[in-house]
Amino acid sequence: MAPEPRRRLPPEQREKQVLDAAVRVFSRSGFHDTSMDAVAEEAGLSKPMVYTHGGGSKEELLRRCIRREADRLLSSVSGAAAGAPADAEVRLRRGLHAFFTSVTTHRDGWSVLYRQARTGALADEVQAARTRIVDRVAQLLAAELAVPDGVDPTTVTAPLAAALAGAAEGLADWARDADEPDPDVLAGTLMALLWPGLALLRG
Amino acid sequence: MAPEPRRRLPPEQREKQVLDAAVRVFSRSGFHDTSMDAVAEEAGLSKPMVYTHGGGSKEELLRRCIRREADRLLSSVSGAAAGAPADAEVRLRRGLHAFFTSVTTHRDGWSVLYRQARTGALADEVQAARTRIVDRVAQLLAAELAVPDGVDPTTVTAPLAAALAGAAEGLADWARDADEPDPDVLAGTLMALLWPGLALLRG
Amino acid sequence: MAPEPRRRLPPEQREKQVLDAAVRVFSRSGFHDTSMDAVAEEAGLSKPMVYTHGGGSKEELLRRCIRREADRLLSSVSGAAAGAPADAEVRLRRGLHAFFTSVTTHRDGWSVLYRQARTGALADEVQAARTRIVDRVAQLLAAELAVPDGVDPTTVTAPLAAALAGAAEGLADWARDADEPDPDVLAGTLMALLWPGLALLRG
Amino acid sequence: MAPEPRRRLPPEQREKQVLDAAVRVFSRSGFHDTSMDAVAEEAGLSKPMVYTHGGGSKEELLRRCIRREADRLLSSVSGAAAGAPADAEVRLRRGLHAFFTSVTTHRDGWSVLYRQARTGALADEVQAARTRIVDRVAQLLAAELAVPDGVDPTTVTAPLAAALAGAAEGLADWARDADEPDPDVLAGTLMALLWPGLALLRG
DNA sequence: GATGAATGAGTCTTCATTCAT
DNA sequence: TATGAATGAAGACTCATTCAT
Repeated sequence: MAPEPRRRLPPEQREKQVLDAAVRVFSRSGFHDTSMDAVAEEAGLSKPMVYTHGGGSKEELLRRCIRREADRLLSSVSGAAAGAPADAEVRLRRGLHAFFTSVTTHRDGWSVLYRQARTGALADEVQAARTRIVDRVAQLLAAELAVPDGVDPTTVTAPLAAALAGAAEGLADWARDADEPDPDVLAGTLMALLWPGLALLRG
Repeated sequence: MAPEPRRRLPPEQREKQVLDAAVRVFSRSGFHDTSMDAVAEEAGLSKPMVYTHGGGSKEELLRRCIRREADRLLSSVSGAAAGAPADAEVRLRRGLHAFFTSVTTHRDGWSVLYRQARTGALADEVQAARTRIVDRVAQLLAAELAVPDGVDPTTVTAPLAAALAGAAEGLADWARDADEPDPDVLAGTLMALLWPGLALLRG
Repeated sequence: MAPEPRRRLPPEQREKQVLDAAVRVFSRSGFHDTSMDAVAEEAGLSKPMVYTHGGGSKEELLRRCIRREADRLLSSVSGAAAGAPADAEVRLRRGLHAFFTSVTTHRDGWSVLYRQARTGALADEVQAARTRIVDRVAQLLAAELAVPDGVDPTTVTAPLAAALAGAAEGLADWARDADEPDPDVLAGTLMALLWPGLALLRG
Repeated sequence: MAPEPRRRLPPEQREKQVLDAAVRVFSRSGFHDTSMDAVAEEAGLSKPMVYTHGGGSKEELLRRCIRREADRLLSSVSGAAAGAPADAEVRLRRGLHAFFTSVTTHRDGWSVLYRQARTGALADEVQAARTRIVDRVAQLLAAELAVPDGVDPTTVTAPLAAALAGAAEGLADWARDADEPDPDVLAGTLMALLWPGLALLRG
């Protein structure tokens, strides 16, 4: 009798449908102010569907959102940095460019990663996602910086990477509220600020 | 265990008692995962006391916490930067030193300011607090940077300030999780990264 | 004990189930001394059901109770008065008879209408319900009374209707506490008291 | 040091001060929507004073208000009816006149008596107050009506008294909302409606 | 597989009431 | 005596989660 209003979809597409909706709503209202009803409505699905394809709980749903968006951002940055061989400056600039591009393009994903509370139950997941990115930056730096023999490069690069990533985040956040979505300009600004210092640190 | 269960206190002390407890609990669990019961228990008071001296609502309570911690941090940084006259490099270093000192000393205040969700009703307040700090940094930069005539210095300094503040936040966050609470080291690291670039930008 | 704890019912039945329970509890304890928990328990439902089917708030729930009971009473009286054509005395007697029948049969509904506080947020609703009934009586009177030309009949009938309705309420209230539920007797008493005066006023 | 701002008052005056304020506030907002703070503020006293001189609890405070206002109303009506000797009609008219005068003059007292919820804890007190008045009316009627020997006059007069009192209440309520505070008019209206019937019932 | 309907558990907030001064 | 300050207890309302269809 029912004209079969919504076709059955393969689970992967359903999961994407759910996660896409969840990212939109979470980025808009944050974890606690988002109700599962709102996610279901945004996805055009019923709530049990959201539970089935979203991990079974609201917390797990956000967890998956965070992981997916972190993956997206990380692979985008990594890909760019590791693209055609080039000198250090160019690679760093390319990485930043990719970062700002990604952040500007997927504003919702950015919000889910960087404007969520880093307290309580999901603090670890958010921290983990940010750490993965900072670690990746630290790796890139480690390859470039001159580190005296016998010193764990991490000791030197880790704080620098944290600062660099923070600078990028701060600038990205500023760009979101101001009206400067041009990745070229943003990457240029950050390079002008950071590269001289980094170049000196390379020895 | 408490020997004097009901002792009348001047309102200022009560408010401090309530805000101190609230900052501790909010920093631990975030806004939504914190119950007013938990705040009351942490303060060793009854819930009505928390309402009376905490602004009358949970939201207003967090608002006041944010303002107080932002004031504390801001005045600490401002005071240091504006201390004895000195050249630009020294002043920036002193400002950063004060920042890392404050952040390291008041870890809970830092969490309340920088690990809260920037979504929902209190996004404004958090953003405002952070903006006040970034703006202060921007002012300091504007006094130092060479800006071509006819150009609003803010246009140049605002993104730099955001990046600088972000770098400091990133480094502070790293310091919190790593075990490096020495403000000298942290300020030194950040200066080494940023000052060369800034010096060049001064022209 | 209940053999079918979760049975899906059509919304209309659920609403009736909720309103019936609410009328019982409100009539027993009044608005403020009634908790939504008590309504839920009386209905054999969970509290969210009461909210879903009861209008979303305690106030709206009582509002709906009042409206429903007023409708019931009003239609019962109107129907009787407007039944088969008859002279004025018979029609008034029939209206009173219907009133006392309804009031005696639905004691809870009567309490909700006539023993609620007429103060605060719901005063309007209670007054409105009573006014609808008094106005209906006034209409009946206006059709019978001789009113000098050029005089708004309401001026004459309104106070009489108020007095008449008040007399009926007072008698109904007495009948509720005494043990006289016979509508014939009650209507007869009231007719004996009022009709001679009304007949004279008809001119 | 304190200039002794409020003189110590004899307890009776304090009680009057408290009850006066309470009647005003209760009549305005009803029992449940009135806070003891509001009563204290209206009385210009501190809350413990209200408790000391108001009976020790909110419920007892309203109880006393009800009793006092009922006394006032009852003695006013009784006094008038029992004044100079006169025939039945005149005495009833005088009683009604006194009733409407009292009700018009002390609107707050009227509200406390007649617009409070007659449900829950204070139902008995309100009912008792109204019953005292109705009983007084019944007594007056019993002296006038012809009751067959061997019949308890109450059987006959009680319902009539209830109806009569109800009519008066209904008219008083109408007069409060309409703009007719003239006791002469109100008593006249009610006499025109009721006296013919009563006269017939006298046999 | 998909959903409308139902609920258990938990939170904010308010007030009548009472000490300690 | 008179009070500012403090609290215990209770109630409205919401939402993540899961059956029964």
